[in-house]
Formats: sequence, C-alpha cells, structure tokens
Amino acid sequence: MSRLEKRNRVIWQQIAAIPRGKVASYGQIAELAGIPRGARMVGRALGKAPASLQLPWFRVLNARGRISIPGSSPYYQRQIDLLRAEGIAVNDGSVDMQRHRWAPSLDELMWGPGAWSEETDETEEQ
DNA sequence: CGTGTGACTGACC
DNA sequence: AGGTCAGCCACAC
Repeated sequence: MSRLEKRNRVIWQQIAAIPRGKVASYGQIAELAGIPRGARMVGRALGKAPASLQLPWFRVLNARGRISIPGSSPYYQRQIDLLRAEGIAVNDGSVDMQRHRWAPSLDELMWGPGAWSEETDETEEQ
C-alpha cells in the first residue's frame, strides 16, 4: 500500500463523513485528512474514487462555496440538483458556505474517520 | 528528468 | 464582484 493510496483513503473517509445537508471545501477536507494545503489532492482523489464507495462528492465545493466542476460537464447540473435535494440553496453555481459549512464536532475530530491518521500511518493494515 | 496542468487556496490588486 | 499570482504536488507527456 503506497503512501498515496493511504492518503486517498483518508480523504475518501473524510468526504464520506460529511453529513447530509452540509458541505465542505477541498481545503477543509485536506486539513481533516492531515494534508495541509492539499486541496488539489482532494480534487484528484475525488476524481479517482471508486464509484462503489458512493461518496457524497457533491458536498465538496471550493473555498468560496463555488462548484468546481466546469459548467460544460453534465455533472455540474447534477451536483446542483443533489445539493438542492438536501435543502441546500444553490445560486448561480454557488452555495452560502457561512450557512452550510460542515463544522465537525470535537468528538468527530477526535474519533472520526482519519483522526490519528498521522500516528496510524505506518502501522495501519488492511 | 523538465514542463505544463489542474474537481484548489489565500493574498492582492 | 472580478482577475492575477505564487504556492501546491501528483500526473501526463
């Protein structure tokens, strides 16, 4: 298991942990995954995530609450629809982050997916 | 091995 | 409300 694959797993776990009706930014997911300034890696990890994981990919927006998928992509409108289906208002491709940003509780930070990833990094097996 | 690119970000215009 | 720019780092070429 390469270091990269491990990182992707942690990223996927964090994305999976975003509650219904809430959103997170790429940078936020990166930090939760223990990868400061790793926003771009979150985007890549998301792109190569197995469909079988059923990740709530649509709950991930850029730091300004904007949808990062090009408007030309069919997934753009799909993302808007999925967000609205959860009661999140989307105007002109952007979401009010102040209102919908996921703020993990201390408990989630301590015991949620990816917590202690630094420590378990070397010993984690699967 | 060098270079360009991007489902990113924050700082500055 | 817009655009540019330097970091960022895995990846494709």
